[in-house]
Amino acid sequence: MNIYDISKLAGVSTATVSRVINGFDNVKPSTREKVLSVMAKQGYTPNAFARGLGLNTMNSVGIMCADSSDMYLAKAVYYIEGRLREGGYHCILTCTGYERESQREAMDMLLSQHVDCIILVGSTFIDKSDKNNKYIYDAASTVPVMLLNASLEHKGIYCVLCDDCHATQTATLHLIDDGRSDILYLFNSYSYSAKKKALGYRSAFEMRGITCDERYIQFFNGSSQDIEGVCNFVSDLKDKGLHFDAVLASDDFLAVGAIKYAIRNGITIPNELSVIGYNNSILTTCCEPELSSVDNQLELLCNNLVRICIGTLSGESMPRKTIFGGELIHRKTTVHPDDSDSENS
Amino acid sequence: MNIYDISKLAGVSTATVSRVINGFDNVKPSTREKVLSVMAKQGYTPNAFARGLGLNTMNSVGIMCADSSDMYLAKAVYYIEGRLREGGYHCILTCTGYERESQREAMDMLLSQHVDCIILVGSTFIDKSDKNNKYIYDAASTVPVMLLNASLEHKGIYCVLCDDCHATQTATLHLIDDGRSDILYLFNSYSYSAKKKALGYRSAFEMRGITCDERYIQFFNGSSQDIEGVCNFVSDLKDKGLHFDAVLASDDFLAVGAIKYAIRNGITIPNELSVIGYNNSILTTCCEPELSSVDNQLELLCNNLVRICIGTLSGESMPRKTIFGGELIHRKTTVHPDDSDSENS
DNA sequence: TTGTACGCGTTATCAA
DNA sequence: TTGATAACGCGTACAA
Repeated sequence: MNIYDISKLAGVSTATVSRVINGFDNVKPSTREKVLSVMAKQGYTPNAFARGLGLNTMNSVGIMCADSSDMYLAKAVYYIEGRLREGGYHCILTCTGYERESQREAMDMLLSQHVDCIILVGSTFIDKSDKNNKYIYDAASTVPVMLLNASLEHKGIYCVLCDDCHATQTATLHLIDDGRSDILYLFNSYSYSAKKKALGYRSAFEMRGITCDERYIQFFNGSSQDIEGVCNFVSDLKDKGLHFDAVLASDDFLAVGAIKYAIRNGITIPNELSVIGYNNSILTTCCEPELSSVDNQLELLCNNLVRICIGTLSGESMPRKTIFGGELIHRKTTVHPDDSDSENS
Repeated sequence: MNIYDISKLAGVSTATVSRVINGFDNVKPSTREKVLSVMAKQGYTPNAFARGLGLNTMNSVGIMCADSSDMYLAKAVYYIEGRLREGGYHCILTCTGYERESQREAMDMLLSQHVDCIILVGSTFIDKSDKNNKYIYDAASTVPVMLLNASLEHKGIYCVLCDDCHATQTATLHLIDDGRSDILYLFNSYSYSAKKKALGYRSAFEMRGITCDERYIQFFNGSSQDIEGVCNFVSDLKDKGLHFDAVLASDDFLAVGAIKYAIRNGITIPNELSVIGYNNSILTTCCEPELSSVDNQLELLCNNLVRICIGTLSGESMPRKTIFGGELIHRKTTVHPDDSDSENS
């Protein structure tokens, strides 16, 4: 069943049917009714491919995400897809992994599908060596490219991010001002946002006139599924003579590993050890004591990213860079400034 | 840049260019080289819309998933997308939510996009009243429909699932045979697979000739993010006089809530309370003691689902129903049959 | 081995 | 207000 069939059955031309389909108002009401009733009776739907060919768009956007089973990225994808569909776009999802070559391939695939826009979820797509970002710049010359939690200054690239540096700084300052002198910083990635977090950690010490001891900045080289591994990693650091009375982590799973270490070694939280995670994920509430964590307002970021995306596709002028703040959520692994020290369970 | 431009630059016809593009072997090698070099020099890519219009396919499949931020569903989407892309298909993802109407809308959208196949991830799409499943049957008359962890017998519908009933039965039997007399069963959904799990729980009692006390089957009416809520829920049950020495849950987060309850009330695990979760998610390792859980082999399920999907699309005859078994993973919240009772930490 | 010409189902332009 | 028709870019009979 195509537009010709409908036009014949309705006794009009295909042009008129097309006008009815697309809601043009220069159609006599009685004609419109006739056409609509025929379409309804036949259960007719316009062919999306033909429409795509003519209009050179199928109202689709490509989402690139290294690993959609990562809790944080999965949430981002969920929010983005929802808002985009509300806006009349559908999403082609690609889980690219963390290797540049497969990321490139995924982008080529999306471009070959003629998506209207490409969204990069997370900062793993940005290379420290800028010439390796050419694949992104090239894409941006064809379609708008949206970056979530990453930053790249270039025509056609739009960034929406949380100020991870400042948020981490705030968290670190909280620990310092709570009297913690030895704050272990755990991280597991060298991505753009990971670097910003490390920067925030260091800057907090500067602000307080303290020299930052680099031995306290530790890279966990393992899977985000391996909490046991984190626990052992922290344990090893202790055994090697590193003393710490607080742990700040670039991801909740690292912080949970630190809590596990404390529990197993009879270290009381938060009195002897204070712990802060990042992302404010469900992991924060499945451990005891529950984990304080930095919330980087993912839903807000995603809503704005899609707003800017759709605005751009509609021809509106949109900001190239949009930055939101993060927020430290106090639970049971930190001493809240409003509480007295002894009141924490 | 289109096929006409390439044909002119290469001094051949569009038919020859098309033959080169599609790898036909009836092209003189020198001609092929010429065409390929022109295409490469121009960075030419065939227009996917035009191709789609002619061939009536763009090699895409639609994935419907109630909530891709749910850890379990997110993993499923991740595995499925990866395998499909390896097989030359790309995925249109729709996060439908749990309401039937929005699920219907999402399906209509996918069908209007002419996807080659639709994959329903999870059993929330199946209605208990079969006439409400007409939207699925209708879809299946147009394109193959794949069901993950659900079952529906109908032409064009292919199911891949874990035998949740048997897996739950095994877990329950383990608890019974470990001497647990009062096993609380927690669940939070009335979906197809949720019912199968409940069935498994009940059947275990029958197998041991014990009458199953319905008061021990409890529905948690809350979000899967609300572990605190689960903890309170379990606490309330206890306060109302329900005694239990084991908890079996239809999802890990429920089990983690039960562990939290035990920790807060000084109940020793697994001696005084044994706990088993479901899905073997990362939640199992972020609590102390670590949670025993049923692994329903999601990756295996997804791999097979995609294999059957691609086979079907290639015209091969594929099985309508494929069932795998689950496996109880012992960690620290159960007494492992191989250990002596006292050796558990 | 290669080329010609048409069909795929829309939308948009122009004329009536 | 409506209709005829050209484009969109590809694949593919069929002919050469």
